[in-house]
Formats: sequence, structure tokens, C-alpha cells
Amino acid sequence: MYRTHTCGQLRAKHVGKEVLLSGWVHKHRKMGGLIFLDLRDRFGITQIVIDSKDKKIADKAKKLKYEYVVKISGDVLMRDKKDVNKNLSTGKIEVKAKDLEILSESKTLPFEIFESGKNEEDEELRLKYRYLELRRKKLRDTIIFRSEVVRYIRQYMESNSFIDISTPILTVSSPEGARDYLVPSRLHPGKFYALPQAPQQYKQLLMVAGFDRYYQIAPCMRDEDARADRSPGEFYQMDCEVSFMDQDDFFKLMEPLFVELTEKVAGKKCMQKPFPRIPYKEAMDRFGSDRPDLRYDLELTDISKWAKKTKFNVFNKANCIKALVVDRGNDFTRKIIDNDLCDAAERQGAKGLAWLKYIDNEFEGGVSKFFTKNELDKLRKLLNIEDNSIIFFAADTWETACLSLGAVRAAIAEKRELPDQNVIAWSWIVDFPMYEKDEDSGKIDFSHNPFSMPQGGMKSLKTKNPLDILGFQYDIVANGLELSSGAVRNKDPEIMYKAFAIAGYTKKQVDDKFGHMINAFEFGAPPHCGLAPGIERLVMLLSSETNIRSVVAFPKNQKAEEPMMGSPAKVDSEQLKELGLRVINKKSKK
RNA sequence: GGACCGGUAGUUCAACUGGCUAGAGCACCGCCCUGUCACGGCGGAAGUUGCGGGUUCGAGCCCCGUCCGGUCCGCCA
Repeated sequence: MYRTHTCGQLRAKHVGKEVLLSGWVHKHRKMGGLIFLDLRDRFGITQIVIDSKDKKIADKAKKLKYEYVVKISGDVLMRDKKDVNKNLSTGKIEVKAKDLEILSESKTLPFEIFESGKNEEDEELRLKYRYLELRRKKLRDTIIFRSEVVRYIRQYMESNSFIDISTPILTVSSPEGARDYLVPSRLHPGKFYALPQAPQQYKQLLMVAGFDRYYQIAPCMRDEDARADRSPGEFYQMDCEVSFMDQDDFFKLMEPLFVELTEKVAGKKCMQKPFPRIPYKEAMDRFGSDRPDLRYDLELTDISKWAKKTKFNVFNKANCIKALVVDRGNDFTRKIIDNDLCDAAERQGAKGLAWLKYIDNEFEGGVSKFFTKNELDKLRKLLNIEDNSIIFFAADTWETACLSLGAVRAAIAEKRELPDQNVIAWSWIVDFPMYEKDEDSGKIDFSHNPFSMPQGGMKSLKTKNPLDILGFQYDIVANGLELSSGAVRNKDPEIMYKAFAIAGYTKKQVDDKFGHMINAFEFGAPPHCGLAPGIERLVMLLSSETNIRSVVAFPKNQKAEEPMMGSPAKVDSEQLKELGLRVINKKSKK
């Protein structure tokens, strides 16, 4: 027997009991006559006292080092009032050791387990010894929190009659979307499975099969590069799909889940209920992003009309000119504008960031000299500029103007710490355009999911300019994070062929790629729609983490390597031979 | 594929404008300590400053190259 209680369990009511505890030596304080141990497991810490006069255990106790695993039997004692540790849930008691057994020793650690300060070790080191970092309270609590989030999701979905169905892991490579991870087939040399990027097609086929409401905590694999909020390689989605619901019905069904996760599981506040629904174009126009952070204002204004009338060359040449007015303009030094804000704008494709200030009722600095007094006066009225303001301008295509000034908006908010960490501002971004034009080739292509139902159906496809056609396509967004895309699916083969034709696909090409889907839709396909929020992003949002790796137990680094196990790795030639594969040196190929 | 930032004992950091025998906390080793809880005290060991080259009387610091890591762009329907 190893334990009667966990290290986080004992309280005043246990005083007088004889207990058995096992755990790790979190800290030791060897005082000569007395030895204190902080014994730790995932439930907490209990202080053990050892009397050095007790020869039987004192010799063993003196050998103890950090992270040894020990089993201790002893009596639960009440601590003196002055000795109570208020930081520990077990702080009113301690265990006086009667016997001690070392179950496992530990080498000197590459880093310490108890968090002593703000300093973080190099991430590569922490990933290599991830099992040690997982012993730390902060990471352990996040991983436990993730488990609570997933448990709550399952309860919610099950109680709303969703059925959990596992879809294949070994599936087929899909032409559009992300780069696939391929798995060679031994029985079919030269052929490959692909790991699913998402169970998109399977879940639609489940709707055709009549499973009405499906969900799954689904692993998704994509061979794309990492970001702070995007795992390289693999991640999980709460994938779901429902039949016989339109977009509004579906939002009403799903919204309470996100509200409850926010309020009950994370203990945070929802900014607005029900969640606002913002058309894509409006989100871009007002906030300069299709995933705006709505916890603060700072809205953009279109001033193209005013700008075109001025003689300022930069404004005259651009399609669209947007402005952002920010108070306390004196806060913005040249250094902040040039380094931080201009950078943010340029990263979104802007060629620069124009600005001017309105201080002591005078326009000054930046581009102010390019405008007449009269023009500036009109601008002041147009934008309602108050004293001590700074005005930023973006002049470019509509999209670049919005996105670059949106990036400036976000950078200012971050600098001023405007977002409230205890609030989650959820919203649905709706009415995404079906198509977009590639700026270089001029080709029309799907802007998002080709399986979405166009608004207005066949009539829109036949009569409208493709770039004006909106889809029943939506994102759920919170605090500037895109949790998921979703859509009402296109289940009508005729509309599907037409939608693909607009993007330049022939009927044969569609049949070759998606014939199985079209086939299925010809046997009675119910109207259906769905959503697939990323679990990692959801947990990040709910726990205010900013790096996706801190909510994953064994994450991959930016190069999609896992330093602890050493993946990816070479395989021996026998394995390759069996699969009919040969590795070609990439450099010598040239 | 591209841009930017970083790399100094096991670890977290320091070392001003190029002057150094590269320091400090924690961890590690030894001794002392009966109420600690970031215990304390005394002593000790620990470094090819990522790697290679250059400039210089002298390089952790400047220059060139390279490797590694991170952030961002491309990419991710």
C-alpha cells in the first residue's frame, strides 16, 4: 500500500489519524535537529516533519534531494497557530513521520520544479524535459483545466442529443486546404493514406446518413507552419454538425455552450449576450479585422471622400483611406509610431503609416503640412476630433487599409492594456464572401470553404457578380481569436457544380475530387450546418494563455519537432523497403 | 521561402563606451543549525561566452559567415 490520502487532502479534522502519503520531495529544509519536507503530488503539498533523533528515518531523510519519490507513514498533527501556512490548503496540519521509504531517486534537475520567479527557462529545454515541466503547478493546472473544458463540452453536447462518432484517422488526401500528412500503404505500394485535416467530409456524410447531431473531439493534422496561436502538425477540434437547422437555429443551440464555458468553467464574464452578429464587411470596416477584439472601442472611419478632395498624393492614388482617432495623442512619440505602430501596419501590407496630431487645438506633425487649414477643419468635424488626439491613416486597397489600421488598433490596445482579462467578448462574424480575386493572376477562387451554401442559392450564382456573392459562412470569434469557421453546407449537386464552375472547375474535375460527396447528396441530403472550434484556442482563451504550447501536454516546436521523443525521426531501411519507399536527398536532386 | 529578435556555469540573469583572473541567486558537494515553509550560516566545485573566421595591443561586447530557438509574413478552405 502506498497511500491512504493524497498530498492535498489532509485537514484539521484528520488530526490524530495515522496516514500513509506518497509523493515527490518538492522542497526540503534541513534544520539539524528537525527536517521539514514538502511532499507533493498533483493534488497539493503536505508538510512532513522528521525528528533527527529518530535514527531509523533521520539517516534516510538526510539523503533526500529534490524530486525523490518517497512513501511516508506518520501521524497528522495540528500546527501551532504561529506555524500555520496560509498558502497551503493543508497548511493547518503537518505529518510527523514514523517511517520513510525512498521509492525512487532523482538526478540533479535541469531546472527546478517550484516556480521561484517570473523567469522562464529556454523553451527547448522545457520541451525536452516536458514531463518535469508538467510537474509545475502552472502547467499542471492548465492541463487539468483543459480536461475540465473538454468534460464540460461533452456533457453539453450529450445532453443536447449529439452523438459522438469517431471518423477515420487513415483517410485520403484532399486537394484543397492545407498540406496533408501522408502515410504510406504497405499493402498498396506507391499509394498513400492522408491524416485528416478535419473530418469535414465524413461529418457531412453522417448528416446524409441521418445522424442529425454529431460531435467529436477530433484530432486534426495539417503540415503547415506554426504561429503563437497555431500548433504545427496537430491539434484538436470540437467538431460538430447538425441537420434541419438554419444558421440562426444553430447559433441559438451552440451559444449557451460558449456562455457556460466562459461563466461556469472559466469564471469570466461575457461582454455581450446574445453574441453580436457582425457581417464580415462591417467587422473589417469598423475594426480592421475579421476577428476583432471587441473588448475595447477604437473604431476606424472611412474618410476616402474627404481624402480624395485633398492634394495629398498618397491619398489621391489609393482606393480607400481609413482613419483611426486615438486620445492622449501626446503619448505617441516618434519612436513608438515609427517602431511599433508602423511595423504593425507594414506587416499587414501597408507601405507606411501616415499620422498627424491635434494638440492645443492645432494640427501638427506627420502629414499635417500636406493639407490646407480648411481641409483640416473639415477633417476635425468629420472625425469629431477632440483636443490632444492623434489620427492615424491607412491608404491602400480596401482590404489592406482596413487590415493595416486594424493592426495599429490592436497594437495600441495592447500597449495601453485596454483588454480586460476577465472578460470574453464573443461574436459571430457572418456573411463572408464566397469568392475572392487573386491580385496577381486575377483569378476568382473560393475565399473559404467551397462546400458552403451561397446566400440566394442558384439565383445568386447565376445573376450576381461572383465577388458580391455572400456565403452562409460564419466564424465564432472571441477577444481577437478565431475559434472556428463554420457554414451552412451546400448539399445541392447542381448548385455545387455551378459554384465550382465560377472558381474555374469543370464538372469532371469536381466529380474526380468530390464525386463521392455529390453521389451521397443525390440520395436525400438534409440541410445541415456545423462548426469546429479548436480545443487549444478555446482553452487558451478561457485561461488567458497567449501561447498555444502552454495548453498542450506534449507540444511540437516551431519546426514541428517534438524534442523529448525526437520526432520526426529516420526509420531503418527495412521499414522503407517493406513500404516500397526510397529516400532521395533533397539537395542532390537539384 | 522571407523579415526581425535572441543564444554567457545545470539554470535564471549580470558584466557601462572593447580593458576580465567573466560575476551573482537558485540547484549541486561538504560542515553547522529543533519550528522552517523562497529557512538561515560558513566553505567548495562548476564556463571553449552556440560554432567558425576577421578587425584590434586586447573581443562576451565590433564585423562576416554559420547553426539553433522564438515572433511575424507567406501558408493555414
